[in-house]
Amino acid sequence: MPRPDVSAERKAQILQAAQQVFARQSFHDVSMQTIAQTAGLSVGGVYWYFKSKDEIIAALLARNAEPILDRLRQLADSDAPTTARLKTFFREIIAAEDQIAVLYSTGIKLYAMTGANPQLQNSVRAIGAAYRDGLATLIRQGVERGEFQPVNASDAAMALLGLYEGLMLLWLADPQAVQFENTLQAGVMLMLKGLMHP
Amino acid sequence: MPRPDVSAERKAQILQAAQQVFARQSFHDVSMQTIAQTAGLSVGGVYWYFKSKDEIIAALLARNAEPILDRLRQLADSDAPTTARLKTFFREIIAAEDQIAVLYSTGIKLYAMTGANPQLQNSVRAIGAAYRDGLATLIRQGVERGEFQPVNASDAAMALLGLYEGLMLLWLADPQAVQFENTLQAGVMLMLKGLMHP
Amino acid sequence: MPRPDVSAERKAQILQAAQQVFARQSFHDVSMQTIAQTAGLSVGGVYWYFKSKDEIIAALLARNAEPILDRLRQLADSDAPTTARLKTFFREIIAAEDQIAVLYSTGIKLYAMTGANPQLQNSVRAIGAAYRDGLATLIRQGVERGEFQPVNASDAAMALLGLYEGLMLLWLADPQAVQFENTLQAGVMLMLKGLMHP
Amino acid sequence: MPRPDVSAERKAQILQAAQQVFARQSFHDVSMQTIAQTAGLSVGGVYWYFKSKDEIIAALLARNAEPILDRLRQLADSDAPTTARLKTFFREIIAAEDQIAVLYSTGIKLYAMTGANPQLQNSVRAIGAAYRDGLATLIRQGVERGEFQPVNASDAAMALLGLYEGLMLLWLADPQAVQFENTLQAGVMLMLKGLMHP
DNA sequence: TATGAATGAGTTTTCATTCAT
DNA sequence: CATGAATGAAAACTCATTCAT
Repeated sequence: MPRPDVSAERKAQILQAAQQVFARQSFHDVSMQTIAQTAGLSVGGVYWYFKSKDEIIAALLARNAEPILDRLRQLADSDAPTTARLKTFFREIIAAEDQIAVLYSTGIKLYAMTGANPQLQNSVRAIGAAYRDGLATLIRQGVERGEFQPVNASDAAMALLGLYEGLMLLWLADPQAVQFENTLQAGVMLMLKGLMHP
Repeated sequence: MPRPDVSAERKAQILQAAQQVFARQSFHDVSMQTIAQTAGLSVGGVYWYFKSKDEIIAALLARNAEPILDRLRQLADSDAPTTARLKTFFREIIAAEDQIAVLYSTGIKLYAMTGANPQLQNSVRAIGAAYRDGLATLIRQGVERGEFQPVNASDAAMALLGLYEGLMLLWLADPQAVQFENTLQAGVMLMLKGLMHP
Repeated sequence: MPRPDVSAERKAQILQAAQQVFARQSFHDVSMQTIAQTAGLSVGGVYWYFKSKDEIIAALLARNAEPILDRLRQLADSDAPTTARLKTFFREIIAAEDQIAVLYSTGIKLYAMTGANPQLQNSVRAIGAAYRDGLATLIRQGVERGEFQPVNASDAAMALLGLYEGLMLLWLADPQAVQFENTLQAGVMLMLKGLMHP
Repeated sequence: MPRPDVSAERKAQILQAAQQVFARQSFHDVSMQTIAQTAGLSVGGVYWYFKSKDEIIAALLARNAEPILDRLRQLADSDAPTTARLKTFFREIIAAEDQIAVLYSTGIKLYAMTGANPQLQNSVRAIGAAYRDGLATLIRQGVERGEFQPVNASDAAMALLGLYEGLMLLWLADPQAVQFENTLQAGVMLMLKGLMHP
């Protein structure tokens, strides 16, 4: 009689723990020891499910990007005005700030630290490209539907993405100085105004 | 007869070396050994001028911010149209991309890694605030001079700063996917359009 | 109804697998994991049949020595000239080189690694003694039958054994530099000439 | 004022310690910790002089081979009868048994364990080749001077070397069962008899 | 019988930092 | 001022072994 497969559960448990500790410390400052303890496992136990620290990080990255990419795909199928859809998207991100902040804390650290591991670099790049493409699709629709000026959708998408990432970065660096919601909303509004026909 | 003070020279020499190596590797992957060798000194020699690795990092950060902040202050004293001044500012940054990229490669890694060291955190925050204030001053002037809509200057400045930082981040993560110049210019143009009276 | 006893079969299966992997890697570099997988079992399964890694090694050692010792005993019962018998013995070993090489690859590593485990040490010693005694019996017969000079049979046997082990060692260390067949044959011939009456 | 260079001294000190502990335990059973403590240094101190455990082993190997190779070269320049020279060589080795045993304990383990590290493998092979060439030179001289039968010098040298290595191996595996001096002498005598004209 | 998840001690190696000279 | 030897505390990762199922 096969025991129930604990593998998925354990992996989730470990990623959950990793998320939690990576949120507060830099990658090099988090030891496998810590991750294991936080997950309620032994070091060897963690290695049973992930072959290396980097593999944990990569899994984390993928896990965090998933729901956001899903939402972008959903919005691409909507007929609502593009400005509204983009506003919605960023409003939702802002609303989920509490949940997302932690994710992005890790995510952004990753963007900035990919240097050494090429495999990780590829993951990061793939996810970055997916974000950009998702946004670009919306903007392209906006242009096609006559809502936006005929801009380069890819550049505009990258700019929006950059704005978001940059503000998240600044906010993480100094949470008290940056009011994430207001500023992101303000920045997105500026860009959308710039995109629309005068 | 006192020997000429080599202190300043040595410090610069060390920071120069640190810059060079930090540009290509994460902070934890760069050893004091490496910095010392690159600077043409011994490990102990480096410690004569900087009490710790973190102190080197902080000094680096300050050094890199200086010329940019100077330029912002200069521009604040100009009577030229604000749109032009901001365009100039970012055009200059883009033009100096080659020189600045390395600086920012380090700078951004710092933003993302401040976690543990409070002193370092303060440096990073102070510099971030200075950038924002510099940009906010220009925007406020733009509003006062009637060039811009009556936006919250601080938010807009932060958005511009975020755009810049975020694009730099994305570009560092994937230089081939991001055309820094085009995208930054496009993003800044969008925001400026959004700022101006229709 | 008792299931057929798979024990012997499983043990053979495990030893076979161990042989295979030990042939190419040092003992410390082979994990029980690897042995188990090669044998098509789980780790726990291997432990069902062998109490420890060392026990596997000891069993391997014994298994490899058996056929050679058998052949020596057979030859001791033969009336053929001793020179011929010894030549035959080594010729057979050389002929079976392909099959034996792997066995001895493991065997010799064992000789060199007995250090820590006394039980293992005893196995190794017992087998070494059996080889030497087998050869000594032949040589003693040669002396008694007047074929050889009145040498110390035990010393001569040990020398022959040493020659064999040493060449195997050298050959394993550098297969391209050592022509095992030629050299062993040449060496044995030299010794036999030295043994015989002028 | 430069301090006296302790580097050579320290390296010798470390190799000395390594020798001592490798003599009694297999390579994997000796930790850098142990080597360091035996040498009276910290772990980091050992790493200051040797980049890895393998590097220590390689250095050890070279150091141990040196004097023996020197002696072989010396003997090649002598006009004494070759039988005498070879007897002398092995007699000296036997006489220095106490000093050499430890060296060879390490040496032989190396022969048997080269598997993983190619660099180490090359060292081992080079030294093996040097031994064989040294002996072959002597034997070739013996043939040329008419003392020996026209044998293949390289094969005979390898056989002598194999005899020596093999006996050392057997002796290390079971010091009580093998009388190294007697047996090596007996074996060498047999081979020399076989080499000489009847 | 057999599985494979889990353990945790142990290994090599790195590195910021100190300090005698 | 400057050197570079030395320290020692970590870190990532491995692996023989156990045991509930």
